[in-house]
Amino acid sequence: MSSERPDISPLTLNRLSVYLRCLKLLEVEGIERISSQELADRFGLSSSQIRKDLAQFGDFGVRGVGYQTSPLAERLESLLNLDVQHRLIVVGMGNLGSALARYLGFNDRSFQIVAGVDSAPERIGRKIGSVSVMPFDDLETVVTESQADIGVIAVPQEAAQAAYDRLVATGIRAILNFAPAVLDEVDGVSLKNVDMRIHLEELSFFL
Amino acid sequence: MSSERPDISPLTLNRLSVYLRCLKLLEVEGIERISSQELADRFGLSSSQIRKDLAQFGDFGVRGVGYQTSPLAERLESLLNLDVQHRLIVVGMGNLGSALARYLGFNDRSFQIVAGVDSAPERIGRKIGSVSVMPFDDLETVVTESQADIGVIAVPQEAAQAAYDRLVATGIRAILNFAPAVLDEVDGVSLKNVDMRIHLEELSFFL
DNA sequence: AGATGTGAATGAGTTCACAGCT
DNA sequence: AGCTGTGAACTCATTCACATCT
Repeated sequence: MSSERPDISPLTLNRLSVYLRCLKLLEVEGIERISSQELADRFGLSSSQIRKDLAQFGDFGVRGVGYQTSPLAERLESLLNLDVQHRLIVVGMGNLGSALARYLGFNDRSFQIVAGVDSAPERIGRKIGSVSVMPFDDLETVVTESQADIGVIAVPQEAAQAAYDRLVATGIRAILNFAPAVLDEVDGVSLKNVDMRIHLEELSFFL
Repeated sequence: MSSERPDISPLTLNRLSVYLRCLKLLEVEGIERISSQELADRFGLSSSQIRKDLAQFGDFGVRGVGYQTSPLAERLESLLNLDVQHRLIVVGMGNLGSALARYLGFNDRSFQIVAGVDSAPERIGRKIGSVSVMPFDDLETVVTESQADIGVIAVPQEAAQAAYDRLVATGIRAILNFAPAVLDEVDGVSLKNVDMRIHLEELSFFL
């Protein structure tokens, strides 16, 4: 059916993203080549884990030498699909949503905010950063016209499931959820939850 | 030295927070008693995991009966230290920081925003939600006077380590970091990273 | 009967340690 | 000599399955 993605654990995927960030920092410093050991030391990672993670996707390194910073960064970017620009639509333009609209995809090559919707009449038409707030009811049209491919949920808990379902109905296949809700997921749609309350509660535990 | 916390895996800790949220929802529905199976079905969890997680902290359930919603919620709240109110200070009152100041701890029993600091002179003195922005340079004083016990980092990547170090120097022992940076951690300080870029990159991978 | 609490079995993820390439 | 790529060992986490209690 859909084209096959290599089978990769979420934890590894997370780390690839981290490695990419580290490599970018090294590029800025002008470092062209680095060993897994050195990379691990610098950023508090594990060298064998770096090697194992990277080896999954081809022989990026050269024995006796290490990894070439820029080519590896490029391979990771393309593996993570970051060479295509993604278009975000934010559902819920309250405090958090507006801030995300201004913050996410700001000054960024891979992610760009293309639309924002809200159901509160008083917010509709407002201009937040580069987008104007459109009515939630027009979600389908807004998604189609803006060609958004990632949905961002920034509505209150009780509205989160509806926002999710509506986004999925528009054909969106990747969703970042900031609402503190356990969503009923649809197959074939990637979902990442950013749950600040859970994080705060974890911190609270250690206090 | 410091009093001993029961040894608990981060994954379990995460789930306790989830269980607590589910129980709260059940309380609202007026459900006073629930089995691990029913709880699992409702919220897409695993019943044996629920039992194992909960059993670590005492016999919360009754065989043949299940768990009492409210008492269990209370036990979890006290286990997670949520019966004390925590006081958050936000470092970096730009777009994201301001939104967090308005969003986090809003209408919440356990978390309250008590202060915000920034290093940009033009932001100082502004009133965001219930707090006024104070100078970053006065961090020590602000933390002391506001009695903040959790720090929230919402500065750009390059300023994140400095913000972290300064927070730690004030005596803060729990930090929530929104900057896309791999921080050099200090022992004895709890740190949770909320890295939206990593989340977006993960979603991108599946598109 | 019904649902917990838990050892035992399985599975996932990480680290070790070294063979093999440059 | 140096550093990757990788099987094998180990550690951590989840699921199974059932004895145990109400």
